[in-house]
Amino acid sequence: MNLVRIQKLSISIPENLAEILEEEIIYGRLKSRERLTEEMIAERYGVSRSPVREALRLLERDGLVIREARRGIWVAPLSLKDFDEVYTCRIELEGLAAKYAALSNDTERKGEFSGLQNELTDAIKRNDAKQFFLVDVRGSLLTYTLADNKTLTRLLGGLEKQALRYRFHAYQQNPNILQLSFDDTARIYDAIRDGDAAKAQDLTENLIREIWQKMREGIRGSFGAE
Amino acid sequence: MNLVRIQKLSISIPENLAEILEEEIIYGRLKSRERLTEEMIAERYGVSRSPVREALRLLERDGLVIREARRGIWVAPLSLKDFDEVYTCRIELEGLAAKYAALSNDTERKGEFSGLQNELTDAIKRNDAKQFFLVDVRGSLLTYTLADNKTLTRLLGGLEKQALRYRFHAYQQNPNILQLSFDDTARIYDAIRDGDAAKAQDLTENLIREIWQKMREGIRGSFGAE
DNA sequence: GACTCGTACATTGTATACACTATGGTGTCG
DNA sequence: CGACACCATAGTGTATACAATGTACGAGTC
Repeated sequence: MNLVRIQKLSISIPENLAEILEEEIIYGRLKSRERLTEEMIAERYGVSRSPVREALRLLERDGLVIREARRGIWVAPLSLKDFDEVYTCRIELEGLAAKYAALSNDTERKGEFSGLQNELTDAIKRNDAKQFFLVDVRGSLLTYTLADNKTLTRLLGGLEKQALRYRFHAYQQNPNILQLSFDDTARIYDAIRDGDAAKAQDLTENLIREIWQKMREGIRGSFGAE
Repeated sequence: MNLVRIQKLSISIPENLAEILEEEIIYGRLKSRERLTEEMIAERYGVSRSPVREALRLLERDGLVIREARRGIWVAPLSLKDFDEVYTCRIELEGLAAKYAALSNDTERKGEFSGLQNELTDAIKRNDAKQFFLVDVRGSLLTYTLADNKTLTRLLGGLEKQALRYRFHAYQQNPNILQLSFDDTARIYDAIRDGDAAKAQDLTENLIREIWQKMREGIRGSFGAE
């Protein structure tokens, strides 16, 4: 977890550092409201403050950290209200993505959903939550690619990560969420592959709304007061 | 347009610099696809490259500039496809904002729409496009405030600016667009004030869709091939 | 004459040093 | 004992210097 690793992943340190920190935040190793200092991060990953600052700007863009001018930076707090906000927006945008993905003619790439479904099944069997989420994210990326809408992809990118934090938390409380999410995801993939845009959109919106409600009580219990 | 002006506006140079550059891009003083070099901007505004880099990250977040690692930065190109993308997303998100704004109980702030409508009327009379857009943006901000959804506001913030570029361009081609936009805007404000959420949402979505189609031919003529 | 290789330059990427601001503790005075 | 002022310190904000990289141009070769 040092400079060498970062540089090997790709050319740009800020982007890679941001990815690493994203993971730390999503999977709870960096906790909600935890204070982050630039120097601490810089030292920890063996880089200077310059790329760290840029990485933090990227995290700020995606709502994963909160910055107060000249005061500091904190991991963005999780709250019931924020959860509702994220899911309110996600419903519409994921619906759009599914709709336009279904309209795509790229049957070859649509075929990739089959492999993803198998991987999801596998992850479920092994009860490997992180692997499940990773494959699920790849499914989302495939959907966005098919939708062929950079703007939509950009917006959803800034929602997915925050949503994943809640999903991972909910999973830790109640692993059954994974199973529910799995069934839904499989059905959405099918709809997109079938090319029925209206159905894909409707299904996606309803299924995300359903998960939202199912997760909500657990989230309220954990973060309702915050 | 130097350091002093920037510092007086507020404490943070990157944010202010980003705002200034945003305006330059929206109103076409910095043209589509124009190359931007950090040093040029730094020199022009009398600051060093550090805050310039951060400002450019902010612009990148909102889709106003495109960055290619180690190659450089360009003003994001306008194109028919991008225009469609922005408006596809805007319809849904602005609809959501209108819906939740209508649901707000803050009658006092809702009253502010009246003043804005007067200012819009005034701007139309004087044929002052820039003033119109500025007031219109304030109306959007008021809507977002009422909607009380930080996530939605964050997403819409990254759409509005790009949308404004197209709107300003369309206005320059055909000033009547302003009149159309005015009628629509006034009706939306009324709906929000009335508190009819479903109507506000529906109206907003349909009216934005209508403007979208009305603008589309002009945009195609200008950027269709790009 | 066209194509490839190499070198110089322009520009981004990163590190480091310095400046400024916010915060917490301590001391003094009312 | 409490409140206010002052100072020390930590951490962000900005400037500058240096490193790395991509591009353009020209020389050399086939």
